[in-house]
Amino acid sequence: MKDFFSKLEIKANDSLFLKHPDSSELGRKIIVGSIDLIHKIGFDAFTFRKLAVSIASTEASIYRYFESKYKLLLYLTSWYWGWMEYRLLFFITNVDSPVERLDRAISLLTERVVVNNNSTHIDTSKLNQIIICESSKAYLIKDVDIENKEGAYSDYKQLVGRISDIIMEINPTYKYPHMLVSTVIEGAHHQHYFAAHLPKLTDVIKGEDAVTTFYKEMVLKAIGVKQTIKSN
Amino acid sequence: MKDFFSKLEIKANDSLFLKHPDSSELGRKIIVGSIDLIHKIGFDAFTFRKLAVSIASTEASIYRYFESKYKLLLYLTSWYWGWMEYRLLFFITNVDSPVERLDRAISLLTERVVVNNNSTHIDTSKLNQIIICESSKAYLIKDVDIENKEGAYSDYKQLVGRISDIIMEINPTYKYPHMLVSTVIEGAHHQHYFAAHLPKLTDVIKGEDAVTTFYKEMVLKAIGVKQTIKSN
DNA sequence: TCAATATTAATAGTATTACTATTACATTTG
DNA sequence: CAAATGTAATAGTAATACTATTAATATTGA
Repeated sequence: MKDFFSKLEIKANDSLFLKHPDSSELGRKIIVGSIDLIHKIGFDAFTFRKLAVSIASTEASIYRYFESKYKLLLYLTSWYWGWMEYRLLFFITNVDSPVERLDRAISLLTERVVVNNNSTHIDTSKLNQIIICESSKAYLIKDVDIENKEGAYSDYKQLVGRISDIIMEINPTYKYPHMLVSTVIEGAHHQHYFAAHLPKLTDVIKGEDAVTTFYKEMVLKAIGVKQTIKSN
Repeated sequence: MKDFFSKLEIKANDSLFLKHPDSSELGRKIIVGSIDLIHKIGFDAFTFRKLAVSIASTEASIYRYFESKYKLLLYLTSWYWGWMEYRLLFFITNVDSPVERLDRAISLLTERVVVNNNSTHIDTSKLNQIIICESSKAYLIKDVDIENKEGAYSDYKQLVGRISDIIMEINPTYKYPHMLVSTVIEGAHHQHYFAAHLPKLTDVIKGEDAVTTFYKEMVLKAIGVKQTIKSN
């Protein structure tokens, strides 16, 4: 597994950066530092000036790598979905049952990332928290159509497509696989956020990962899989 | 029905404004003008300066009514959810069957607002489009907890609670009514947005309001209601 | 080997934005 | 009618996103 992950090179779309952040020490510091800082103060308060101070560089140097702070966020989300797809492939490889594969996929999409993957320089647990709170700001922008045309969301779309395929394998007559998958992904983000800040909008059940349980049950019923109580 | 709506006074929480926008002509112009402008250029590009120009007033005058553009957005969303609750009450009054009440509630939450309600000065169709694209920016902020304490989201929480009650009436053993309702509301916004900008993340089916159909089916299956094909 | 070239980063800005301090005019009230 | 209050305008400030230009460093090729 160490070898598996150490070999992985997650590549984000070229249109998201001016200079590849993996090509220099400064580039890597921008990524690591921005994840730390966005996690700490939130994307709205995050500025390139603050980032420059925190990594002991300058604003202008950062602009050599990213056109704007929005492009940097797009890069981080794109990297995240690429990383998620690698994890998915790893977890469903050699699993024959499509229902079991779907179950594992939903776990991956809805559970919080807690253990950090140390084979890259990126703190995936912090990145997961950023994705939960900020990722919608990467597409709820006026330039969505332009960014989309340039492929900024292709990793996300590919992941949704891949899981939709598993659903179609289970029930080829189901009409809304993409809706169901994007509902689960975005919904899980919301529910985690609500649990932390607006608990009246969700159902926190202690001793249970309610978000994962809820979405697994919801998906299986939606596509018409008879459920048996699973012991774990 | 005209009388019903003409009597309605939707009140948003006092903490959201400095001076009540219904108390003066300028206040009403701020609301109408901001809906027009946010609808036109998006909330991120929207500024009080641009608004002032568009309603032939001044930036400072607008600051007499709202502390910031974020508070104004909070006011608009709060008003929207208050208005939604009035509509809900109207549509489910005297409907005995809780399943039918839930069905109507989901229609209200997931369908686009097309016909404009002319009894108020507010363009509810434009406001609906703003809610779809921008409403998450009203709670995905660093001051969520403070705003929440001051009651900024109480209208939203009340609506979610009310629909959860209908679900509990249908199936008192269902464990996740609030999750289900907030998943539907936020999900429907996303799906409408995806259909317009990122169609690979959804399933657009022509000749069908796929979003409403999808969520109705999903909810009924989730709470365990046997469905019969409905003709309309 | 050493000038030409390309890469990388820093300085010092500008334009725009969100927001405010102060003043002036208008309306209401005792 | 004068004090109090309500309403709005002028003219700002501080902070932000972003850029033009220059300087330092590394790489290359004859």
